[in-house]
Amino acid sequence: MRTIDITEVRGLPLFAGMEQENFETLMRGGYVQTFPPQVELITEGDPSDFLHIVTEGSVELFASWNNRETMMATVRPVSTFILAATIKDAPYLMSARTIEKSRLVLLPSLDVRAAFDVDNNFARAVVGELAQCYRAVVKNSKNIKLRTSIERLANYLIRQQKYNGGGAEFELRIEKRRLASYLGMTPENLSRAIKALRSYGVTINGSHVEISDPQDLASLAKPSLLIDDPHH
Amino acid sequence: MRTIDITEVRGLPLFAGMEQENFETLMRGGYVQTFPPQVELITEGDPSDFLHIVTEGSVELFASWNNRETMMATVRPVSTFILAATIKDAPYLMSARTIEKSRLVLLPSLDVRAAFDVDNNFARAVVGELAQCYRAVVKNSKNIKLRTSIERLANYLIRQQKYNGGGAEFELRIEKRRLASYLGMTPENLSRAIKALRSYGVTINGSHVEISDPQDLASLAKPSLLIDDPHH
DNA sequence: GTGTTCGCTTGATAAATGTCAATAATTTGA
DNA sequence: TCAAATTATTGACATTTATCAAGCGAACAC
Repeated sequence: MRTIDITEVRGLPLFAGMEQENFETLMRGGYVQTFPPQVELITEGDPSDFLHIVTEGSVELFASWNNRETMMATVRPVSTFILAATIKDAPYLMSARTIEKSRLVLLPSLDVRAAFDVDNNFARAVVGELAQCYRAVVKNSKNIKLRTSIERLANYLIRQQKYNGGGAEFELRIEKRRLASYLGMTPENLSRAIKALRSYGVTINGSHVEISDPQDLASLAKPSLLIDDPHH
Repeated sequence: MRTIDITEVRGLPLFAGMEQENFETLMRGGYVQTFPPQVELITEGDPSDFLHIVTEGSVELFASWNNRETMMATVRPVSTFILAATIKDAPYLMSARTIEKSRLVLLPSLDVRAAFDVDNNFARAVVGELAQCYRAVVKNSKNIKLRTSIERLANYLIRQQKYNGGGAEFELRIEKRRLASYLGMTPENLSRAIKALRSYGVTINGSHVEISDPQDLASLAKPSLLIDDPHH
């Protein structure tokens, strides 16, 4: 394992408080791997053999049922995913695939659970991480149940604008068909929603977004800390 | 606090492994209260002052936005709710109200966090509980994003049937308007969905449900462990 | 470069779901 | 027990969202 990985991983809140010895033990059992785009890393229903950490690239989490598929989340560096399955030793609830060429650290679930058992700081960090994830999914659920697709798109754009520094222009960092799936609609419907937002001062050209009248957009979107703020 | 409460609470997986002394300290700070129906116990956005435990009755968790409201979950005895907010010392993401006359144990969040800091078994139990909650919300999200309203209803009935022992007849233990909100539809739409299920051998009369052909219903519902099994 | 593929957009149409209004059934409370 | 309030159902209709089909355009492979 290259040094840079350990540094990056060590910096994650999840691992920052671990005893050095436990951290090293945990890392010794893990390995780094680079995957091309569109590789299915894990499949829902499979036993959770590894805790995954994305250090480069991006990964999408998605779920399937009855020949339908929906995107649940995008994971960007540096973060872990499927921690809950690893800790509970339960099957994955979501599948994961690389969106682009990506580098991952894989830590055997057994080792993670062992570290969890011996290292109290790690156990506490896991709590923080799980609570965070839980709240993120609850927000997501509220977003989907309480808002129409146009409102979801409007709020997504406002969130992205903030994430990108708040300027009037920024780039969508996601394919539109994935965005549509994430927002719980079809690509066709997203196209139409984008057109509908023109009257609120939003111009989207390819992946380039321009928000000319944030107030106007916000009057439609009505963003809420309890849905849209990832840290709240 | 009456003894029965302590016994019930002590039996919860969350508290079962605690040091007796820590458990007693935690309980000393808490108190028991009985509420009439329709009392709003907590309001989303408020700071999380107490960890709540339902020991009798039932409580619904719901969320609001822009004058709309949706039911997120029903909490029945004996279980806790809003653990994540308590642990993270973050504002509630959901509101809670009693559905019927209910008895609750309220534990000050400060005390819970203190117990979490000193009792490693408790900290580990919190992990288990949070992971469970996280997975429950993920399943819920999949249910809503991947299924139509009729499919959600069909699967709900199958889950309830199993929960009630698997017999052909059982009672809905929830008002239909609440069920509609939980399933992400209007009461009118639920009424029509119920009628639509007649052709799959489902008869619902008031709160009485009869499933005459489980196979037929299952062929529509296509239940999945990864969405419908609470323990998977 | 050029052909092909894939993603995006648009229009037409269909299906799902929501809204409104009226009525029926049920529960609640005096 | 009865009146009032709430909940459930139904019909007519509107809106939202999905589906299908076609065409466009950028990215990619050879």
